[in-house]
Amino acid sequence: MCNAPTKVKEQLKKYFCRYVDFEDTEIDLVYSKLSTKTFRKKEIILKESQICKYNYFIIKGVIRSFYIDEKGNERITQFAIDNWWTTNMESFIAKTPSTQYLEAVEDTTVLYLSKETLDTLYVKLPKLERLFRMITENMLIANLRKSDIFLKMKSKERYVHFVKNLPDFSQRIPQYMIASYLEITPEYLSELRKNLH
Amino acid sequence: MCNAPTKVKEQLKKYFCRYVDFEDTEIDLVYSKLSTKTFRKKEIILKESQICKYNYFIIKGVIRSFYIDEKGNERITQFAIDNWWTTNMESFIAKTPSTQYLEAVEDTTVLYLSKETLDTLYVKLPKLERLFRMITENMLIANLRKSDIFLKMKSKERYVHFVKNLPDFSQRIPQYMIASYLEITPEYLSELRKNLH
DNA sequence: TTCCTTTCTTAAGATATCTTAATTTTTTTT
DNA sequence: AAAAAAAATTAAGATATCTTAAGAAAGGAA
Repeated sequence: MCNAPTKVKEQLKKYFCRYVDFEDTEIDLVYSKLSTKTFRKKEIILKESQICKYNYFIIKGVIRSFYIDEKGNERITQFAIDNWWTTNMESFIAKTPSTQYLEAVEDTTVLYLSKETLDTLYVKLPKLERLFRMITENMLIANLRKSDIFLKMKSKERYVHFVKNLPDFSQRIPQYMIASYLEITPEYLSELRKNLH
Repeated sequence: MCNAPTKVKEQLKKYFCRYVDFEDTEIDLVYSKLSTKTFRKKEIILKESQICKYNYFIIKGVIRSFYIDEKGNERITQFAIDNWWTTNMESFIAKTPSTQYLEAVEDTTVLYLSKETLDTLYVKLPKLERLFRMITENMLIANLRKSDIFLKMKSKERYVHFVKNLPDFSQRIPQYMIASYLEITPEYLSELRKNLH
């Protein structure tokens, strides 16, 4: 079977070791505290106004974050795929109601854990605190880059940049969702694509 | 004297203890690795294309981050005041050339330290790793909120929101800099302010 | 106080992007 | 394979925000 525990654990270890060296026994400890779940395509993982209890590590699949604006349109703020963590950060950290939804874009298998579990693991395994300090730094940098792109590029450039730099995303995600993420109406994106070649 | 070492150390301790409990001896250790410097108003702290070697903790003052766009206009991306850390995160973490400037908006006193010093301290004092894990989480959340504001609000609302929610900033920073930060031309902001009351 | 620089305001014309609504194409379900 | 649903395209008119250019006000230096 494709997602047998051992293979998943290997995937997790490989990901962790990109940042900090972990022993098998340490991975075992972390893994023992993680739960697994598979969401079907279009399944809602978190609803607006709920508290986001978990941080999700994607084994395979795509998860989007979005909110619904005053006109009833979905506005996508984030995509996450294999080997990314996703959650509603503010809700997860501060235990406040989320203003956004989390939804599986395709069938998606995740490992997940609660803030309490994570805090307990930090104490047992200080290395993990270093790992998450580094992961959080990288998330922050990714976010600053995203803001930078919106600051510097017009719609068309943003789209070209997205397709070029994130082929893993642009091939798995429908165009109207990419439009939403890039803050372009699907109609206008369609217009832009027409005179692209 | 107003910024005598003891008083500065007290300020630092108070700030650290908002997140994690620190003993005086631990603060002493951290403080012994920090340098102090005062920048004059309009003094450049970091130039574009330089590597940002330090993370700066502001004791008193205002520092702005900005880049210069293709038309030669300054575009402000961040303000930091008393009790904030500021740096060019990407440059500081990855040791890549900064695409932005750091500049004192008013006379500004800072404590600062290098990545190497910080990494050494993390090993000696695991609590500090926790502190920075939490500070980084909060920076990330602040950034997500900022993106949210740009996503949800038109220029006028952004301005009203800024003035209302960040009075400490809006009273110390000239209007054309606020306009730049809010991604509004100073002319248009002036227009918006006219029909505000 | 006076001069010089910095900051703020006014107004007219330009433009990137949106809105609405209808049609076509693609994908999913029966 | 047909029917239904979802996604993508087209086009015309609308609008928030920018650009340019000039002048007024405010603040700092001499």
